[in-house]
Amino acid sequence: MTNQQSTINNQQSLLSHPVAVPDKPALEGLEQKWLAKWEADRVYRFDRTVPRSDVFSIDTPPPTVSGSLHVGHVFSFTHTDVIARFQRMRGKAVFYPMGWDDNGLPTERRVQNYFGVRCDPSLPYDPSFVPPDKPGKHPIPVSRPNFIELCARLTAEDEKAFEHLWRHLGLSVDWSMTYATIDRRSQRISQLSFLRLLDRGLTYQLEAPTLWDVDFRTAVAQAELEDREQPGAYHRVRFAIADRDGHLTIDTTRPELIPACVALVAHPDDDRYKPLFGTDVITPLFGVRVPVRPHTLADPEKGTGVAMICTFGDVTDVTWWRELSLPVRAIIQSNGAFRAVRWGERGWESVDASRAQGHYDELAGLSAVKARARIVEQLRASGDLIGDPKPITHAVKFYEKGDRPLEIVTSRQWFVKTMEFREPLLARGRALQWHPPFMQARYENWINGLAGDWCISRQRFFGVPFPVWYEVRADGSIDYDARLLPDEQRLPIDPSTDVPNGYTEEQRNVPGGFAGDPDIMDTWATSSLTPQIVSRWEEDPDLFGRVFPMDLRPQAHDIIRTWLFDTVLRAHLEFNALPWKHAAISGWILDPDRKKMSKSKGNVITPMTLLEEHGSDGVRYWAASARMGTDTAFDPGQMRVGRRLAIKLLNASRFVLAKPEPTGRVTSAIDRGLLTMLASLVRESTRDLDEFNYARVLERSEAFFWFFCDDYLELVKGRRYGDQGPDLAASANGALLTALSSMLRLFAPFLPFVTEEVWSWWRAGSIHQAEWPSAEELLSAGGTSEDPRGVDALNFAAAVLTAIRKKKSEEQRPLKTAVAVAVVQAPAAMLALLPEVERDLCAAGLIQRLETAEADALQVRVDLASPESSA
RNA sequence: GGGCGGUUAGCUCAGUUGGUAGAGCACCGGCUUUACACGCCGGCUGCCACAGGUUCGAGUCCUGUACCGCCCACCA
Repeated sequence: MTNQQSTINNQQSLLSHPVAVPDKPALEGLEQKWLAKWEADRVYRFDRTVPRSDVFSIDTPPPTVSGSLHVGHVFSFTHTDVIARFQRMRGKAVFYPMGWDDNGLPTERRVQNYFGVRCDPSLPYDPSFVPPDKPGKHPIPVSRPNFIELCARLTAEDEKAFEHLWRHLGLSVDWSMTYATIDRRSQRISQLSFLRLLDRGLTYQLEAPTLWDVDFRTAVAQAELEDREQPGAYHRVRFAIADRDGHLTIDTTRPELIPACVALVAHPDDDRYKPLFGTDVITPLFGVRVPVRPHTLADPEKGTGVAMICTFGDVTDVTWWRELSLPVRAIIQSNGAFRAVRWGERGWESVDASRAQGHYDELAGLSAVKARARIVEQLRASGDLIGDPKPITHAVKFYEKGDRPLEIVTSRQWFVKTMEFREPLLARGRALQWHPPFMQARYENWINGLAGDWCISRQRFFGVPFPVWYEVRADGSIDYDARLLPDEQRLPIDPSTDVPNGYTEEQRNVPGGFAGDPDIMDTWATSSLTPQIVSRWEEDPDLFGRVFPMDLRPQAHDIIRTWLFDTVLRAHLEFNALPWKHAAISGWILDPDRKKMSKSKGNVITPMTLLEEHGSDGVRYWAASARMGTDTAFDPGQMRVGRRLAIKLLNASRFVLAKPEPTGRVTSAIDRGLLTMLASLVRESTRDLDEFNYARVLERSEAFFWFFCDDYLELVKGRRYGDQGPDLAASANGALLTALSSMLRLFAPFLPFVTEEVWSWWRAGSIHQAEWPSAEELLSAGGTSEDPRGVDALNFAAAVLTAIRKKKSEEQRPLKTAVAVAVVQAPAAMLALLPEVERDLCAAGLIQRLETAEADALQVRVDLASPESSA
C-alpha cells in the first residue's frame, strides 16, 4: 500500500461509522453501560489460540477476601490494568486472571465468629452438617472438611463484592479464569508441588525450636515477623558462683525465664570473665548449676557483658544452645502458659529442689507477663535482684497478625530448603527486571538476612493440608519417618478424612494403622504458586506453554520478602527458571499526614464511595498519576482533576464531531504541526508504557490534550466552519479527527469508560480492542513526514494568541473584544511563518489589523478596539 | 548497626544524555467566548535541604552532612 492510499483509507475510516453525538454528554452511568457491554462482547476474554510470543501474561496478586478492599488496592490494581490495556491494544492476547486469597488465618477467625463453630481436625466429615442460624454460646466442633466448606461459603460472598468493585473500577480482567487459593485447583497444585519437592529432598520435617505465636498456637515463618517497640526493663540479677564465694551479675529483660536458664555466656576476649569460663554458677531461686561459657556473639558492651541463655528466650538463645550443645529446659507451652515442672527430676536438678519447687509453683500456669511480675517479687525477696529494674523500650519480635510477643517452642514442622539456594536466588533477582530498579535491593537484603529454611507448616485448619500420612507403630506412637504418600492423581486430598492406599478408615490412629499429618501449609506456600495455578501447571500443558513464564508480576513492596521471594524460590526449585520477566512494584497509599494508611485508623472512605463520587475514570486518573514504587498521598483533589479531564474529553470530542465534514487531506501548516507533535507524543508514550512508565504518559497526554483544547482548537475553529473555504476546512477536520482518534486511544488505558463512550459516537467496536496509535498513522494523514516547520508555526500562533488574551485579561475586557492593531515583533525566522497562520490567528484573536516588526524575541503589542466599536 | 528511597512554589508532584526553574491544586483578578460555568482567560509564588567538589555552566554528576520515610538486622 502506498502512502497516498493509506492516507485515503485512513480518512475514509475516520468516518466509516455514522456519527452520533449526544446533546448533553455526561459521565453519569457510563460505568454500568460499558461494563455490561464489555461483558456481553467478551472484550477482555483471553485468546488462548495465539502463540506465547503474542501473549502478555499477568500474575495478579490475590487480595485477602476476609479483609476489605481499600484505596491501596484500587491504587495498585489500576497500575496493572493500565499496563494490561496498553498491551491489549498493542495486539497482545492479555492473560489477566483475578484471584482471591481466602486461605488462611483471617478467614478462619471470621468463620468461627460468623457461624459459631470450631474446627476439630480429629472429627470425621459430616456431609449433612448445617450451621445454626445464629452462632451459639458454645462453638460447635466440626471436621476440617466441614470447616473448609463454611470458609468457602463465606468467602464466596466476599468474593462477589470484590468482583463487583473491581468491575466497577474497570479492571480488564478475564473473569472466566478467576481462582481462589483454597479452591481445588490451588490445593492440588500446592500439594503436587509439595510432593515433588519432598521427592527431591527439598522439603523436610524437623523437630526444632521454632518461632511460635501463643495465641494462634502455630508456628510462624521469618517472613511473617515484625518488630515492635515495647516497654521493658533491665533486671540486674546475681548468680552465685558455684563452689566458692562471689557472684556474677547479668542483665535480663526476661527474668521469668530464669528457671529455663541453661548457661551464662560472655565474649571469649572479655578479660572480666575469662577466669570464669568453665566454672559453674547457681541460678537464683531455682538453684540450678549452669556453666559459664564463651561465645563471640556475646557483646561486652551490653549490660554486664554476661548474658543468660534460656531455652528459649530469643533466637540468639537458639544459636547459643545449638552451637554450645546445651541441654533443653523448656517451660513455656504452646499456649504461652508456664508448664508444670517437678524439680529434682532428671533435667531439673537443683541444689535445693523444694525451694525451687516453692518458687516455681507460683509461676506454673501463668503467662510470661504475669510470671515476670511474680518472679521479680521473688528475686527481690531473696536479695538476688540488684537495684530496681531499669525501664527501657526495646524491639520485640511479633507475628505480624499477633498480639503477644513470639515465643520459641520446640515442635515438629515442615521446612522448604532455602539457605543452600541463596546464591542462585540472588542471581534470579538480578535477572528479573524490576520497576523501579531499586526495589531489587529489598529482595537482596532479605536473602542476605535469611536465618534459616522456610517453615511452611501451620497448626491451623483452613488451608491446604499436607498430603501425608504416617504409619502408627504397634505402641501407638507415630513413626514420622514412615510416610505414606498419595498418588498424584488423587490430589487434592485431606489426610484427616481421606485414607492412604491399602488402609481403611478403621485403621486411623490405631496401632499398626495410620495417622494423617494434622498441619496445613502456610498461605504463602500456596500463594507462592500463583503462576503455576493460573497457568494450570500439570493440568493444561497447552495453556501452560502459552503463558508461562509470565510477563508481569505486579505487587506492592511490603510483600517482596514473602510473595515475591517465595514465588521466585518455588519457580527456581520447580523449573529452574524465573516465574516472570518483570516485577512492577507499586507504592503505598499514605494518609495526608504521610503516615501509612491503616485500616485500624478507620478510613471510613470505602473504595466504592470514591468510585461513585469521582467516577471510576477520576479515581483511576489519581492512581495512574503515581509512578511505580512511589508512596502516594491519598488525594481526592486529584480525583476531581481526573473527573474534569474526563468531562473535558466528552465536550472536546463533541465539538470535534459536531461538524466532521468536509474531511480531507491535511495541508495547513498548523494542522500538520499538531499531528507532528502528537506523533512524537505517541512514539514516546509507547516507549514509556513498554517500560511501565504510565504516569509520565498520562501527564504528557493530558498536557497535550489541554494544549489541543485551549490553543489549537481555538485557532482552527473558524477555519473548520468554512471561513477559509472547503479545502482548508477539510484540512482542519482531517487533523481534528485524526488527532481525536489518537488521543482517545492514548487515554483509553487510563480512562476506559469515557474513551469508550466517545469512541462509540463515531467508531465501530470497542476502543479497548482498537490498535494502539502510531506515529506513522498520524503522519500519513498530514502527508508522509514530520513537519517541524508546522510545529513552529503552531507554537508561534499559540504564543501570539496567549499574548492577545493576556492583554484582554489585563484590561479586564471580554475575550470577544476585537483587536484594532496587533504588532508582532519577532525574529525574522518566526515572522516568516506568519503567512501560514495569519488567517487562523486573526480569526481566533479577533484581530482587525496585523503588523510585524523584527525583534530579537517575540513580543506582541496589542491595541484593543474601543468598547463602542467592538461588537 | 546495614541498606534503599526522598528533600524543587502554601499543598501534591514533574523535571530523560548538565545549558536561563515547570504543572496541577490552592489563592487573586477578569470573562456567558456559537464544545464545555462539571467552563474559559490571565496573574502571584522558588538562594531546587545544607556544605564542598568537577565543569565555561549543576535541580541534574561526585563527596560529605542534616532531616523525613521505608526495608533489613543475633535488640541479653
